[in-house]
Amino acid sequence: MITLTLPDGSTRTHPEGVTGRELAASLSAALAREAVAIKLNGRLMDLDRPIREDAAVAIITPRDDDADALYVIRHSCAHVMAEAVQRLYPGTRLVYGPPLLEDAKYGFYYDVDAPEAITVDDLPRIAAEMEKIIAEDRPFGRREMSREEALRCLVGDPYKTDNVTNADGDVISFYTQGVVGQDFEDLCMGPHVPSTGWVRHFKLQNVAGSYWKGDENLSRLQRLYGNAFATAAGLQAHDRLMAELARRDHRRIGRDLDWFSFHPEAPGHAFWHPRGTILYQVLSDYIRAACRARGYEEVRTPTVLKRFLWERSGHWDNYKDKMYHFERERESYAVKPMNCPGSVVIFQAGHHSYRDLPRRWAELGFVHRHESGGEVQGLLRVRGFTQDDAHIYCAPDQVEDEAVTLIDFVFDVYRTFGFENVHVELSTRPEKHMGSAEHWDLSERALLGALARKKIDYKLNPGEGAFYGPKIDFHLTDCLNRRWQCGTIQVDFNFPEKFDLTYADRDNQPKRLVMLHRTILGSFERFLGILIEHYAGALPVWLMPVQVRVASLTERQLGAAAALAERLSGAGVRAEADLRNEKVGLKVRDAERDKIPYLIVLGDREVTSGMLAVRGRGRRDLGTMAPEAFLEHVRREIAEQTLP
RNA sequence: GCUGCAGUAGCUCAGGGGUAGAGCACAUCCUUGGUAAGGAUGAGGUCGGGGGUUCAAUUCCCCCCUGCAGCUCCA
Repeated sequence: MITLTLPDGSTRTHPEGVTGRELAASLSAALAREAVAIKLNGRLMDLDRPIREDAAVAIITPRDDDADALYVIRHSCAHVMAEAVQRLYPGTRLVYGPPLLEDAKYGFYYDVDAPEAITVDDLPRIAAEMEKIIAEDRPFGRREMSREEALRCLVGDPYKTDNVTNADGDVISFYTQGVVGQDFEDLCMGPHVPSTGWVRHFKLQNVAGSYWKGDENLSRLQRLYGNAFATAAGLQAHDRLMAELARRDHRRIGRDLDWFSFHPEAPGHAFWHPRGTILYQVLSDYIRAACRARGYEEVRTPTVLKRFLWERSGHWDNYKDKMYHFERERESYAVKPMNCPGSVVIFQAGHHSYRDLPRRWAELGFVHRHESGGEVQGLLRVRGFTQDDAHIYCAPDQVEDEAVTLIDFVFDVYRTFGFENVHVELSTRPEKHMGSAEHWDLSERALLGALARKKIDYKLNPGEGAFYGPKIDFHLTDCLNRRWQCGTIQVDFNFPEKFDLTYADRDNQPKRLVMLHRTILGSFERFLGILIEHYAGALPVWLMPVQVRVASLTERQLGAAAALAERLSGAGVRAEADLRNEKVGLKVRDAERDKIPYLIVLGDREVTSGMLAVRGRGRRDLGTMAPEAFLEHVRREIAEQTLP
């Protein structure tokens, strides 16, 4: 007899060899009906596999909030899709088909080597074939053999042979959908749902290219993406999420609201339209003021600098293929991909006393990086962008305090924009690093100390630091729970060494200083892209390019509407007038489309009474108010950076 | 950079070997209106660029550019 411990802590005694299915049946008929797999001591297993020893057991049922259930269902769905593909495209070799749990969009994929091209137009056919397989409701069966046997079975299949060679353990398993030797079978460690009928709520989503083992020198494969859920509601929720992603796409919003555009004349660069430029401007005003309030000075360094600087900084060796560079009158130049070398040139040009440290030099520098073609994506990955960069020159014993201050700064900024949920990662000394162990210890201790003092939970990435020093990265979480890396604090003693940066200490001896590189927003472009998606274009009032629109009701109010817009503009509110010869319904609709925070409709009534009829973004009728009261309200929202 | 797919009016898209169409947007006129689309008329396109096949190419083929989805990268 063996003792099985259930998730609620209770125990059951069963004969050795009892299966998950039998265990479920002993608990309740409903559970037996519902069960798709079990988790045995933390490992997912098929329902039919015998349990041979005392263990903690959980019965997995189809629930969309259970990652284990989704894992099994999606994995099984990938197998069903594989069978459908092989039926429709005979000769297709299967390569690798894992479930995905982290991805917002896709739930699984299967890389296949098919004799012909499969396009998205073929997905409905494949899905229809899958429906047949699901209707046949054939059982998933597990077959185990030794590695040698498995290799014999897979002769002629380079992909699966490779998978077997790399597989852990000595037992290799195959899963059949139906009868062994007759129906579809795939090498797989499992587990799977009891039968193909358990895969119901799925969707095939996309086809894309991929490579065997991600290596472009190896075979080109086709990757078929799909998703599957435990319930119809789960699938529906996913459809809604997909629609939401499309609705929030910053590229579409940027075009619709006339904020920015992209053109072949400068691929990978945003062209900021007048309204979008206001966003850029407001953001720089904000970050400048925030830096000034925290003891920063601002510097500006050249865009084009001579090559020898980049050679000295190490960028020429490590970053050359992403740099724009050229010759001019037999001199070599490069366009800056980073601001640090320029900052260092300024620092080097003077003598520095310990009394002056730390020096915090911010630079809103525009940098160019030639990201390769396939990597460029809207504002989120561009080739030219403004960094809210800063370099802090400090004594080694000041690093921790500076890091503490910076952490506060970062959280403050994110909170201002409505991002409360920030994920922090600390990356430490990589295998290939430079600088002394002493330096590394000091820097890592400083960052760790700062995180501890701020009581911040973080993820540790051992060995993931930059070669010149450890770093803290800040990822903010948007309304769809997506994480975006924005801020970073990097300790650097490489630059101070290379450029011989020193300060005169109390004893009048030159001492080596430490440099911190930091960004908070990261890049203006990227940060604005994230903001736009987070708010679906309906940004907080203080950021909106147009904050108030005044709509005339009839021709009689043309003058009054224009005058009101003027008055608001004069009072520091970004306002415009909608004087078109159109009905209010249309003007309201357009104001909503343009995400205008406040729409004021001026009719005879308002002109006569001197009051304003105010409508807030999103069906909010704010009633009538006096112009002074409205102005006061909007100006307070702007000043206080109120969130919607 | 690699793979696949795409590029037709400002936007979203239809079409198809015989030099082009819709809706929205835009302009003008009618309407003078009360909180998510009033009506009419009109203007707008070397069908991404270059080459090839053809009597004829926007349509078929090749190359390039750009975009999208992935892969890979992400000091």
